[in-house]
Amino acid sequence: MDKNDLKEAGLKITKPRIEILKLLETSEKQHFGAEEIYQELLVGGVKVGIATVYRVLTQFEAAGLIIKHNFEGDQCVYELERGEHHDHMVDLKTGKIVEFHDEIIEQRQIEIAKEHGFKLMEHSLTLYGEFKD
Amino acid sequence: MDKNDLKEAGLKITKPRIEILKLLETSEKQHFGAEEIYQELLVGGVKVGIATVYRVLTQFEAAGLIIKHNFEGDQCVYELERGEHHDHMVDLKTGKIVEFHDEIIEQRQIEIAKEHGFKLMEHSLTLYGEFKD
DNA sequence: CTCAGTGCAAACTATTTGCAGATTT
DNA sequence: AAATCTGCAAATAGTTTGCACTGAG
Repeated sequence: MDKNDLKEAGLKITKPRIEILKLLETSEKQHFGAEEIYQELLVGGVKVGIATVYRVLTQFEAAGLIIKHNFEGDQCVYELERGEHHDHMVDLKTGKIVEFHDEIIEQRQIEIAKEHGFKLMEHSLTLYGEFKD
Repeated sequence: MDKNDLKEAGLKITKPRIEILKLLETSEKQHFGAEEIYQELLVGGVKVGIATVYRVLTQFEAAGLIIKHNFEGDQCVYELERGEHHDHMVDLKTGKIVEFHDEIIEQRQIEIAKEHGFKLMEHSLTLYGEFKD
């Protein structure tokens, strides 16, 4: 339930926050850039400033509600945190993003970190290429 | 041999290019940001403009001489292309970067791409955490 | 001599911040 | 009413570009 997430994060329930969360939760699309979210809201008749979008996304990330990705290119992409960790395949031509998860890779990462005396906190694995659709 | 690399890339042999290539080849450090390279050159008495550094790095990347990384944070990092593919572990506190390579992970990536009908062109795997040194 | 390369400053893009007014609790 | 939040415009940071001049081949 949207509003609870906000409350738990210590954030007041405001229109921009509700709308952004709703967009992320209900859209078939899973990954959005800040500008993209801004445009979607405007098209949906919700008037917000781009600055607010950035601020809200930053707060959501801090609250653990969403995850921020730094794929190739210059802009960041956000997606709802659904609790299931996964990695990404990015189509360099179409921008299409598909998620995947592989236990073997996950385990190897943990082992590698251990071998190097490295305290693994997070990781990012992204495959770039093209879907043969 | 530096100058051959430049010639093969169709780039004229100029001071900025030679110096940047030399810095990347001879430093113990393997990863540099653009600004960092700029500073190193200035300190070394080589006067160049930051714009030239960016231009040269872009050309080097296009020529396959160097690789550009987009780790967390806002600036890109460059390293010499030594032909040996590897991934990275980044210390979130110190910024220290260590390279590693794991055949098991490499193979899994190829299999996963195949399963998804994805033509894998490149990939990026980075572990974030802290070294227990 | 010719064309690629360079430095400088201005332009850009994505993102952030200051501030006065608006909204939530 | 108090504190948080928002929109706007101005400010940043990293990177790119236009242009006249310099230097490599």
